[in-house]
Amino acid sequence: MTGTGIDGVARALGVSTATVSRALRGLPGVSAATRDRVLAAAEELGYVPSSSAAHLASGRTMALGVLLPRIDEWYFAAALEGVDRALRAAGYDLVVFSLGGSGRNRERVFHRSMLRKRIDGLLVMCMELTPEELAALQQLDYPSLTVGGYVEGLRNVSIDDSAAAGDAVDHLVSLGHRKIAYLAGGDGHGVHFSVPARREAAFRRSLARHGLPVRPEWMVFGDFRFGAAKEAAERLLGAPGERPTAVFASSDEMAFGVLAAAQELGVRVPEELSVIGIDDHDFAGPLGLTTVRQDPREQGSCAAGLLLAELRGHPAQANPPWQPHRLVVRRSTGPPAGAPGFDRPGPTLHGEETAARKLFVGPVDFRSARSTP
Amino acid sequence: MTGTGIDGVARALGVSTATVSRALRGLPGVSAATRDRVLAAAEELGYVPSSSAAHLASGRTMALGVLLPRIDEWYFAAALEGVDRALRAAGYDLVVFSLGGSGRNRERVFHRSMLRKRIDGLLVMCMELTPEELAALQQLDYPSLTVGGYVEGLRNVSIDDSAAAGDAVDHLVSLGHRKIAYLAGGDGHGVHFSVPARREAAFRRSLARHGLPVRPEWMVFGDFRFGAAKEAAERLLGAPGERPTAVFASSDEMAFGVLAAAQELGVRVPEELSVIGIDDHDFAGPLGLTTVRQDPREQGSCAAGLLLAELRGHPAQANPPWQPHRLVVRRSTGPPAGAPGFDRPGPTLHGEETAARKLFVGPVDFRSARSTP
DNA sequence: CTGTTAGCGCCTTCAA
DNA sequence: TTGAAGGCGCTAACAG
Repeated sequence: MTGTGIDGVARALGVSTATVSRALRGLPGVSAATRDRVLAAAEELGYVPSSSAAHLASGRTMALGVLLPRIDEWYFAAALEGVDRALRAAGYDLVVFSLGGSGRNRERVFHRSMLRKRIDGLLVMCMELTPEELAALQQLDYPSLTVGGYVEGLRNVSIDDSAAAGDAVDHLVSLGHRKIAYLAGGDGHGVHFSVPARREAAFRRSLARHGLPVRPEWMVFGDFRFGAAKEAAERLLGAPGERPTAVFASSDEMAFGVLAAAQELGVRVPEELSVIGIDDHDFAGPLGLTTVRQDPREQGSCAAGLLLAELRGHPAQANPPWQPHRLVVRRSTGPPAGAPGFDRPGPTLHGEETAARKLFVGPVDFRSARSTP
Repeated sequence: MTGTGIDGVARALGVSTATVSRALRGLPGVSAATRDRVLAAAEELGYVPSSSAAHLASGRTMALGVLLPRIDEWYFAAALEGVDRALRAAGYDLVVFSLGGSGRNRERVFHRSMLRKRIDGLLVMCMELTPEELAALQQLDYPSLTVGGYVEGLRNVSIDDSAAAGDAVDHLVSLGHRKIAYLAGGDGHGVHFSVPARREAAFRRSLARHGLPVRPEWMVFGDFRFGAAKEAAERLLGAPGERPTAVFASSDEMAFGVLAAAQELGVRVPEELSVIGIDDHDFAGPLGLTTVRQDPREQGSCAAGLLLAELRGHPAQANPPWQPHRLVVRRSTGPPAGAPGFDRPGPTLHGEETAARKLFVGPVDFRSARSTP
């Protein structure tokens, strides 16, 4: 019942602490009978091993760390959950180092917390590191990996952001769009992401590939957030002069902002404006948003799995292949006004025509959404 | 540069490890000169103290744990960020124990991870505990606290859910509504929340207080999720027979689902249907959703602060007072069709009348939203 | 199969 | 103001 040390258990049974330790960890070299007695006694006495003592003696903390810009954002929270899933399964604990959405704590986190040898490995999430930080990290020399970002010198688990952005543009172009605006995400709080830059570059390349010009007035900034995106989209769509027929938002949350802005301004989706995002956020299916799907949970889980494998002594893999992404076509995209049915397969919508006028476009069972390879 | 122990630093300076330890932790009894030399040498040698060794010797881990149903949900992620903010400021680390949204890992988390003496205190977030779990927790006897939930025997940091739900109902009733539906959140994954029950009970009490009947067919379930809420609302609003004039969703995310469903069905908000939520989710302002605001970040931060204070030896406070909540009136609520302007102060909407027809009701600067005490 | 013996790296009395 | 020494609880060699 009361808290004991390993020696308490040993003494209660008249065996040595080594035997107790072995039995409890399932190591060979203990008779079945002894093992059972030990297990029973440990349970009985409410024995709880101390991770610190174990660490000191064995060199393993049985914990992994995750360094991220902040916790409360869709991608981060989901990826973190994915990491934890893998850790749970392996009996590891999760230590979280968040910068809290600002660059101010950055040095403290790096110099104080992370370096305190509490973890066996580190996952760096969606951040760029300064050379000093990278050096500090490598000096600690626990195995490390990037999730959803790119750090020179670290292996990386993420989707191919360039390809994903390219797929989105291709989809719009294949529908007949030639006037495409871009809603950029970014770094509102002094943390450096590498993702937004990749996606924007890919957008520019894709337009060029299709022989389309990049119009500076159609490159707007939404900071990966709903509110900011909505405001940016209102300015974009409300501006005098020509209006784009499609908006590519580099995250679903921002795409929702575009949908809201379009609604606000009476711009019909998808007739007058097609909208596409990236992520496949929980709201995307019910809202009928066309998007490029990625699975942050899976990515986190995968990254943690790789790290765990190395900790178990498996040789470090080379940079793992890209995580999968795929276009999920729903109802927020369609041919532009001038090109009815252009390149759009399948039957015309009948009763759903009305629904298609709406912002939240049509009742869609997103599990049945089609994907395009 | 290379990793050293405390004795490395001591030897390099020709002092004892005790002196180094004291200097590094800013304890009294070290001359300023010595302290400076120690700090410089430690920096120079890249000395990093081992949290495990420190724990073993001092009994303090300098880490706090958070136990929660899952990470990737609005409230949890935000509260976690709040906890981490407080911990960062105090130099503590954060260990996260997530159940991953299912009850299956529950025992493992309780018996394996949490009990490994990695933390100095525990925050239990939005969960009910079984008697055995509570016993296990109390046996470990680190100080613990509940955030956003209620556990018999633990102190609790949260809003007064009953009052919050009551305020929402009062708001609707004061606008003239008498046909009010309730969209319940709940427990879709085997984790027990206590919050949904409190809110629903308060809803029922509030209706009774106003002399209004509770209509079973207007009590629907949305599981705290957008998709589920939207579907439930579609059934509710699309059903033959009388329709409610207002829906109280027990979370903003579900309220968004109601807005989407109303949109889908051509039900105008707020003319034909008022919608109110709880939370003040990031999307609520831009969407014009009336809601009862709470601040999970602040709650997490506050809870962590209380725990830290106790760890510093301050006497344990009694159960802390409720965290604040407040009604934030935006555009998704208005008088019901039959009661134009009833009890609604302020000028009639002019040019915004059109906008008010929309799902996303009107351009609202949510920073200027009024609150009602 | 089991026990004995050293530490792991630090903190904390106690003595100087 | 500083140093010496013991021990936190466990694991990992090495004996038996």
